[in-house]
Amino acid sequence: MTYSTSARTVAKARLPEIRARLFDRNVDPEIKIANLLTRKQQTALRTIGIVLDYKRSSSTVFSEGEDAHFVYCVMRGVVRISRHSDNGRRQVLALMLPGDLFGLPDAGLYVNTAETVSPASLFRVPWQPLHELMLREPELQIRVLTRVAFDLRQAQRRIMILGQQNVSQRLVSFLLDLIEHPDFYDEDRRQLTLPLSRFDLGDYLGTAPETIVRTIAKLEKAGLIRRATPRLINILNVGALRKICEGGRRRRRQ
Amino acid sequence: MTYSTSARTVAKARLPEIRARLFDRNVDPEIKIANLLTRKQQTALRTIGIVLDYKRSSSTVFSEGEDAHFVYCVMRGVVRISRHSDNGRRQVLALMLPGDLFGLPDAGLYVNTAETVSPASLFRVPWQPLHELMLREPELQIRVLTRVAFDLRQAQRRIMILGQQNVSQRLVSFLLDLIEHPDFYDEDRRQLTLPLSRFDLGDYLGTAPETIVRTIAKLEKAGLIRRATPRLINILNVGALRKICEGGRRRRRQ
DNA sequence: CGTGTGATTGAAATGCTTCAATTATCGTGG
DNA sequence: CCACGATAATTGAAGCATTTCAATCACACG
Repeated sequence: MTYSTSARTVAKARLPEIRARLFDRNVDPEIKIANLLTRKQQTALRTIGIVLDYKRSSSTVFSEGEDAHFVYCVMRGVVRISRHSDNGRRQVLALMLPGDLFGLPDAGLYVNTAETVSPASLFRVPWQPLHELMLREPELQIRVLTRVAFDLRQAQRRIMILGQQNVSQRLVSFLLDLIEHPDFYDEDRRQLTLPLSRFDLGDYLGTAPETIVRTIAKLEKAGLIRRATPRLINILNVGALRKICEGGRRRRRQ
Repeated sequence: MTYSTSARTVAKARLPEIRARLFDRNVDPEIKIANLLTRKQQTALRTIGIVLDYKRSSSTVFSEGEDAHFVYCVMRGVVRISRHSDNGRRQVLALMLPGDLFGLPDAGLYVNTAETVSPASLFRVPWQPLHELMLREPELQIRVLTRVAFDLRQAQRRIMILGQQNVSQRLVSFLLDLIEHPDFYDEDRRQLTLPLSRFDLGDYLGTAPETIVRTIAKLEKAGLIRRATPRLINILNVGALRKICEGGRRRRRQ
């Protein structure tokens, strides 16, 4: 969400590129942490924020229900944002990658849980001073607003995927998203490094881990991918993968 | 998302109330349109905004891909926010009720489609002047930010529901949400007025309309509800309905 | 070289989708 | 006010997709 004047585009055709893709942080470079602040504000926040290093994966950054005192920014690694429903089941809501902001309080509390998925470095800013700075600096605030709007767009995309696609399509959507990101995809070798276990993947895509496994196996049998190791996937046919996402699980309405 | 100082609550227990429910606009009254602006700003915006009346349902307010010049606020009625995937299928992303704000531009374009679900009155504000006003008035901006954060919370709740619940649970979640809203629930008669057709309901809950019908029939056979007319539902056993949502569709992880 | 965790596979049961056909409801014009 | 047509809702039945429980395999780490 860029809060600029209207673009002169009629753009039913352009829409697909504009809609959020999982990792399209490049749409608006201002979104990135490096640019989250103007130069003068950067130094201000540098003094109140610190860098935290998480050496292990599965470290908890914060848990749902805790008092929210800090906002975090990913500098390195991957953070999993999840929430547990009343019966204890977990849903992975989003993955946070370098440049992403998370941990905004909701009525003073964290409503989600944040855990590292790999070793990670996070920039931690106390919320209170940041909040005051935002009130003084509309420019800063509008960038935070842009970030939240970006997250909303991502969340809406997840709703589309969960609401309309079957498990194969959801998985392939995820793989195609990953391919866009150099951290996970070695374009020369056409090799993808999955940042999530089968369990996490299941909780992210709203299905059982066994179904994830079977779906991967099915893609492999069809010759579209190949498992080097459980976490290393060779991409053999991107075009065919894209086609899978276009099929329909449900019939037309009306 | 209230951008106030931390609440002194440890609150694993309090969490469920804090998480967004579909229509809990009462959590923070400041969210409401009447309070979206301070008194001095209200008059300012009143002059640049106008009230639109949509007499018919299924009127299009705007479509995905169009240039976004206006932001809307629901004064009366229900508006359906939806998006079409590449293959043409529609997903209803959210329902907008009186007090809700929608139509924030994304890179100058609307990314979603907004249509009335009933006759409706909308307050329409041109985006450009509003944007300028926001830059001058951090207070106004933080209220818009709060709104977007609220929408994000709602969207995350939809992800939870679509990712973990089966169709019965999704439908019941929706019914229980509606019950909280006086516009749709006559508490004396224990009678619910559904604002959506079976098709819309299917597109909202990520399933086929036939499945919605069967699920309603199942609830009726179980004695939990009764269909007066297709759009009028008598609620016979709220407690049992709540229990349905707690069950599990998928087994535990790890 | 065990031991535990994550990954994989099998098989049965269930839930959901889909196509097709029928019935109900609602708005509109007679 | 009623009949009519269009639209929405409902039901049946067959075929898939997904879940679930259980058992086995692979691999990393001490």
